[in-house]
Amino acid sequence: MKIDKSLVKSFPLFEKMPDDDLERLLSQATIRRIPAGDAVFEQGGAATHFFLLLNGRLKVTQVTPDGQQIIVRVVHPGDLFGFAKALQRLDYPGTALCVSEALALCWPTDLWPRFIDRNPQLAITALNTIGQRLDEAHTRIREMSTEEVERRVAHAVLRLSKQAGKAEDAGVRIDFPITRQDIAEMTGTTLHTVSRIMSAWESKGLVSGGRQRLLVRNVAGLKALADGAKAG
Amino acid sequence: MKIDKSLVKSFPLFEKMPDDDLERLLSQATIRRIPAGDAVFEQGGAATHFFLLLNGRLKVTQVTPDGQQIIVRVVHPGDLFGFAKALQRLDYPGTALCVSEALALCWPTDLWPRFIDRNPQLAITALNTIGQRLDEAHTRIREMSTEEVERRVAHAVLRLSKQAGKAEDAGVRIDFPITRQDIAEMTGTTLHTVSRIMSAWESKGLVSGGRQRLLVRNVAGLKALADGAKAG
DNA sequence: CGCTGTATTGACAACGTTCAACGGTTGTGG
DNA sequence: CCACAACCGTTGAACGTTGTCAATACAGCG
Repeated sequence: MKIDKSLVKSFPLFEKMPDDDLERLLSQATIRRIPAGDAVFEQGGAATHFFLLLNGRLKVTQVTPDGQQIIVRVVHPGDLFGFAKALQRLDYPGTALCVSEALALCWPTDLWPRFIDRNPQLAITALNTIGQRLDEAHTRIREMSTEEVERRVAHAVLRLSKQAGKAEDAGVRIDFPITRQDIAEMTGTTLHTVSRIMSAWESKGLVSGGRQRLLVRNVAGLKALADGAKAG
Repeated sequence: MKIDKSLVKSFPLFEKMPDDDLERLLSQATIRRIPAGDAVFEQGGAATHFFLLLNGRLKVTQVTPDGQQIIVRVVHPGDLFGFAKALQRLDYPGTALCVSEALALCWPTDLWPRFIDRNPQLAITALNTIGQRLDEAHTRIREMSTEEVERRVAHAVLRLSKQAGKAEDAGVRIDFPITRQDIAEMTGTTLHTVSRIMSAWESKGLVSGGRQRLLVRNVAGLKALADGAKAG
C-alpha cells in the first residue's frame, strides 16, 4: 500500500526530518488497517513492532491482577505508540484497543537502534515525546492526589476536547465513541459517579450527549469547575 | 574538587560508557554539596543545569495552585535529576529538596545536545531511564485508581525499602529521614490516615519507627497486604 | 424481537478526610 | 541548662464524598 508522505510530514514529530531520511524511514514501514474493536497488541505480548497512528483512535489499557482496568492513555493521529522496546522492555506494558477505525504505520522494533544511529535527532525527538508523556502522567498523579472526582472528570473531558475536539454549532464534539466507563477508567472512579456528574452537568447546560457520544457546550464553564469552582 | 570516577562508573547508567568518554563528561561537571533542607532547584525556575546524585537523598515535590503538595519522586544515589531541558522544557517542573546531606554533579543544560551528538549511546541510556520513570508513574496511577489507601501505602513503603533499604538485625531500615506527611504525599492521602495505618501495622509487628524513622520488620507480611490480603 | 452493552438513578454503607486536642521529641536561645 | 517553640506523631469523633448494590430503561444489533 502506498504511504502518504505529506501526511506523515504534517505531524510535529517528523516535520523537522530531512526528506530523504523520512523516505528511508517510510520505505521500511508497513501499513496496517485496524477495525474498531481490534487490538493492535496485547498487554504482556512480545514487543515486535512499534507504531505511528495515521488516523482513527486507540485506547491503551492495563488490567490489574484482580481484573480491574484502567486507561493509560488515548492515542491520537500523529502519536507514536507501542514504544516498549525502545525503552528496553521486551513486552508491551498495556493493550492497544482500537475504538475508531484506524490506520497505522508499523516498524519492527529491531530497526530502532539503527534508526537512532543514522539519525541522532530522532533520539532527541523521541526523548521529548516520552518526556511530555511523563509530564502528563505526573499531572494525572497530581490531580488524583489532590482533586475531587468532579474536577478530575472535568479535566479529563477538557483534555479530550482539546485532543479530539471538533467544532460544531452547539459546541465541541469529542470525535470518537467514548463511554462513561472509559471516562471512569481515565479518572480513577466508577461509571456510576461519572454518570451522576455528567447528568448534573447536562442539566446545567455544560455538556450534552448520550450513548458513546459527548458534546461540550460550555468550555469556559467546565474550565471553571476544573479550576476549583464549586458546583452550584 | 576531585571527582571519584570509580563511584560514577559503579552506577548502571554509566557502566557501559568508555573511559575516555566518561572522563570528558566528568571534566565538564562541577560538584556541589547540598545540606539537608536546601533546595537544589525550585519549581518554575529556569532549567540551567542537570544533575547526578552521588549520595544523600532528595525529594522532588510539586505544589498545586491552591497550595497542596505532592512528592513526585525520591532521588537516590546514581539517579539523574533536573532533566527538564533534555525534555524540551525551559523550567523545572518541580522542586528538588534535600532531605539527607547530599553530593551531586552538575552540568549546564546547554551541553546536553553536544553530549548526545558525541555519544548516541547516551541518548538510548537516557531514553531507558525516562522510560522506566514513565513506567513507575503508570504504576502509581494504576495503584491510585484501583487500590485502597492501605495497599497504596504498603506499596510505597515496600518501594522505599527496596530503593533505600539497609539491612539491620530487626529488619530493613529506610535509610533517610521520612515523615508520615511525606508518605501521605507519595500516596495521595493525609498524614492522619498514614499515621493510623502505621500504628495498626506497628501493633501487628509489621513495622516500627518513630519520628522520621521507619523500620520494616516483616517484608513478607507487608507484601501480603500490598497484594490485596485483607488486614486482620 | 430478544439480547447485549450502555446509561440513569436511588438507597445505603464505608472509607477516608476534616476538625480538634494532646503528647512527645528535637533543637534553640536566653 | 532550662524554658520554650517548632515539628512530628497519635488518636477520637463527626461528617461527607464516593463506592457498592440494585433496579430500570433504552439503544443498537443480530
